[in-house]
Amino acid sequence: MLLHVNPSTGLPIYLQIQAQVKHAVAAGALRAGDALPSVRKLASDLRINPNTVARAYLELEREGVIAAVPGGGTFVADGTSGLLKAERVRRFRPLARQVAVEGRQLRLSRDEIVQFVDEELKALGGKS
Amino acid sequence: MLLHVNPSTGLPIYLQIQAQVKHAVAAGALRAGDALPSVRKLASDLRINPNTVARAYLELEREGVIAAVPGGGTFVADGTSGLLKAERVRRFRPLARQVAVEGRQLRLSRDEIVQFVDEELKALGGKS
DNA sequence: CACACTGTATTAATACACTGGTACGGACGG
DNA sequence: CCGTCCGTACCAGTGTATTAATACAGTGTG
Repeated sequence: MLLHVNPSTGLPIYLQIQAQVKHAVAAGALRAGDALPSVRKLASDLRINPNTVARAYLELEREGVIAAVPGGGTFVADGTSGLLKAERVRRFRPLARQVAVEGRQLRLSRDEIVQFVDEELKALGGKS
Repeated sequence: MLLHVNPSTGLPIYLQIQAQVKHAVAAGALRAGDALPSVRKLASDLRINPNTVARAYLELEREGVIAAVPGGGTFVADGTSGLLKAERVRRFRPLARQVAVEGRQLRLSRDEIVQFVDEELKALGGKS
């Protein structure tokens, strides 16, 4: 569980943490039940305030990616519970549309766009 | 050129305008050389400040989507000039990665994710 | 030149995002 | 129990995003 943060990137720190945790989970580097570094530990490692880490964890919990137990620790959630597939698809569509529009704006062909997305999917770990 | 804006959506107005123009261009509803509504006209139609429209146009111009001529008007740019393909691909990758990660987080299969993106691309107008 | 239109620059009011300091309540091993 | 770890809540400060009011500058027409 190696995280790094760049405060001068413009992107808020808590979003950087969020993105990296999400990526690690999606890639299988973190699996259901795995413990995340504690709020204080990670904050100390990154030289930032515990609240900033807590905020990142809070939003990840809202999205169902992780589960925090007060006094216990924070763990990767198992995706079993949660939303109906229809709802998940509904949440995904705007993002899919954005990729389509941006890709076309960059004058990429339909095939290229699809291919790039598929490459990133493969990079996450091919199956499922 | 029909635009609508919802001030209470949380998403900044200038971003809503940006997204809709981008979508219209990507979908071919607006073509290279077409005139956009003037800053004041659109602002008046939407009951917002001209500066807000100007800001949306400004960023669209930075991205090369449109071209503004002071005193003249604002027009859809022809994508001919501009960035090298390598650069365009470089800009696209982070977005492709984000779709991949989010899609997986929503427990969609690789095929489903690719398919949803392709559907949005088709909805924009199939060729190229 | 006057005029009516264009986009642009400057400045300001306001709200909210972001981060941090600090204190609180629960879990767990001595 | 007590100390130490956990996540959490509250509050303040700083900066920046968002929108707007206003004035400026270029273009084209009669």
